[in-house]
Amino acid sequence: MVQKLEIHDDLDSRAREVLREIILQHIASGEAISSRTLAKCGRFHLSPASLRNVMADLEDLGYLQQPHTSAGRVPTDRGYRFFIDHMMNATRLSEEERHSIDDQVNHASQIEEVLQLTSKLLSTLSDQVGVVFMPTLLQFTVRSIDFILVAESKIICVIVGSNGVVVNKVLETRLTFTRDELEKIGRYITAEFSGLTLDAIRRRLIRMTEAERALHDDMLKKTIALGIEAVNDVAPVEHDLYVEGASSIFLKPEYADANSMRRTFLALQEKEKLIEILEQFLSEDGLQILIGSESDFTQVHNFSIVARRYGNQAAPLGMVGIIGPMRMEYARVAPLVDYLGRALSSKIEEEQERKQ
Amino acid sequence: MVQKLEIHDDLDSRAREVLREIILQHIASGEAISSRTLAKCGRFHLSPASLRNVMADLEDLGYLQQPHTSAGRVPTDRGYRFFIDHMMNATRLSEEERHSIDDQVNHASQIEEVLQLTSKLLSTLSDQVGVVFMPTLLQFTVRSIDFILVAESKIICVIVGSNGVVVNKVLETRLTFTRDELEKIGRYITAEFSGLTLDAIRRRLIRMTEAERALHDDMLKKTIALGIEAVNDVAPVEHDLYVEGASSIFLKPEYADANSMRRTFLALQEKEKLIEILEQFLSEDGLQILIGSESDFTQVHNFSIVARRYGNQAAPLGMVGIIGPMRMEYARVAPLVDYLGRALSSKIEEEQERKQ
DNA sequence: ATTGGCACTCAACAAGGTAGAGTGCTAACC
DNA sequence: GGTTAGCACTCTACCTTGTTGAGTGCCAAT
Repeated sequence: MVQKLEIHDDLDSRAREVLREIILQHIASGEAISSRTLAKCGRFHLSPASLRNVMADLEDLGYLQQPHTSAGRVPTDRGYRFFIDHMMNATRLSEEERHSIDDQVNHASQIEEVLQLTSKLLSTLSDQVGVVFMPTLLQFTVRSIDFILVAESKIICVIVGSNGVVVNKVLETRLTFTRDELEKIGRYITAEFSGLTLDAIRRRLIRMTEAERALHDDMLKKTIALGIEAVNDVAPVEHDLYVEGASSIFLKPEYADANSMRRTFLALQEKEKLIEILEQFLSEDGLQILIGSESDFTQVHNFSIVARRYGNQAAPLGMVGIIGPMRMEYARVAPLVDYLGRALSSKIEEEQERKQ
Repeated sequence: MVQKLEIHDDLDSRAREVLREIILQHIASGEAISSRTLAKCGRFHLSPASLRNVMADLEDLGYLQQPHTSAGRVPTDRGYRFFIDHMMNATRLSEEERHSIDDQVNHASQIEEVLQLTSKLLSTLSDQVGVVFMPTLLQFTVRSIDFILVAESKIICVIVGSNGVVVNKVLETRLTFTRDELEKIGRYITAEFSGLTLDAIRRRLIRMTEAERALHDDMLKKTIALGIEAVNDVAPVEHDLYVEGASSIFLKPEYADANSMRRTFLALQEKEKLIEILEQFLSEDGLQILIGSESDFTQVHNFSIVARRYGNQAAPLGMVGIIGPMRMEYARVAPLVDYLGRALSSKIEEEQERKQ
């Protein structure tokens, strides 16, 4: 209610319409919008001069700005923010698009495939950069651990996480095992420790090492040793981040010159930074839109980020999103990110249920 | 001998020295080299005017060219080719560098890690784009196949290739198996089929399906069915290509303008094209250097590619290499690629021996 | 064979000038 | 009151022009 009042105070309905039209036209063309082009569009039965007055007001209020004196106006961060919060009517995805997405997502089977596909879909359907983020296995609980004998001292350890990710790691060990022993050890460890995080498993195993000194059970000793090796320093210490369609950046006029192209590209390479920003929103529900100066990252390069959590409420798994210039078709991108987030969530949930 | 004569015919020793100096200076500076700068370097006790005569000859023979009338000279593809074939003395890597490389390579354990590390080393040590190519598992023989039960109808299949690559694939099947059965099936299939390619295994299994109709052995039936599922359509249909350091391109003056930056970047994205070029040289031994117009790919973007096969003679595994502007420090890059190729080969061979 | 000298060419840069787009303001209009 | 035509003003983008400096090719002298 407070907000509504404020809006009413700031902008009468005409000013809002003008702001809206400027933003839409700017998103479509990338150019600064002048009073004349605005008048020509026909939605206002006003002369350029009158529109100039309105535009001057909008500029005073911080919704628009002029790149230079004799140029038209461009929306500010604040302008976009207002547009998104109060004036955007997101178009739903068409039936066709939804079907096409569902089809493709359902066709993939490995989690990694699904994640990559999602980032690709985000990118191609929006013509922007698509990102999908999946935190490291370290943050999830383990569903099972198994061991396969490859050679005398070479054992492959396969860990399946509660997020469905399958990780394998080659262990080299001085201990020798038969296939049967490994089979049993896998069963034992899975039965005993599934549902815990890797870290918790490691701590338990280490505690067991101490307790077991007294027992002198050789098999148990070997089991614990192998378990610790498996859990220790498991491969994906890094988070997984799929960034797709970086080249789309190079076709946008706002990044046409060599310098911003370089800077932009290098920024997208900095996965740690991106992850940091996406992680911020892991705890928040619903669609997140970050505009221009609202974040370090988006500020420097005039980016906007539209992102959403995936996974179910109880256990958020990661983030999906789109990165692009501030001037992007939010009305189209927002539902796209939302839908793909949901699709990914239900796909994963469905997988998990089937595994029960 | 024929070649030597030709050289002698074309270029006397002074001309060769001049060509060499021009190429070295151009590699270092990226600028066109004028007769004056050449005279100033002191290696020739000649005036600019005399050098101009030599340079004009070299231009007539196609080793040099002028970007425009009042500019210095730049080496042509042919100039570089001559330089590399007859005049380059490759500097060996320093003891330190060799140690550092060996250390890092030995530290990695998973094949994938090693490959990625190698491409990173190639890139950072040369300040160019590093690439490592590993053909799909389909081209190698299989060392072992194992199955792990995850849930009722969900089985993870782990395939280890003779190249050391470990692939896992989640199978969904209507058949039900106990862990023990899967254990046995894995042993059976590995014993029966290791040493064959995936394709050969598939064909044998299919032949068995037909033969087995008469037998009515339920277990064998299930084994074959599962085997076919495992082998069919295995995950990495694609080749693996690690491209590292693409951003280094953006710092080279030859790609400073927005257009060539865009084109260059997009070219590096086209992995299929790159793979096609690298595959061409899988059958050839020793260091390969491809300059400018010598290939479609390198022509368009003024690239050179320095590459080398890795793996042992009997079984080539893939290619390592560097991509950069024609103007690159071949004398340094060549031994680097060569050494990393060898390092990678012996690392993999060593792994394989240990696995016997 | 080598070299100094000289005319010539061309890219790169700077300066000046013009056109056009767009604004803000004011005064007139409804 | 809101609306609008008119006008002076501003600023960018672009074109033109001139200048500078680097570099060449050629010729005649050494």
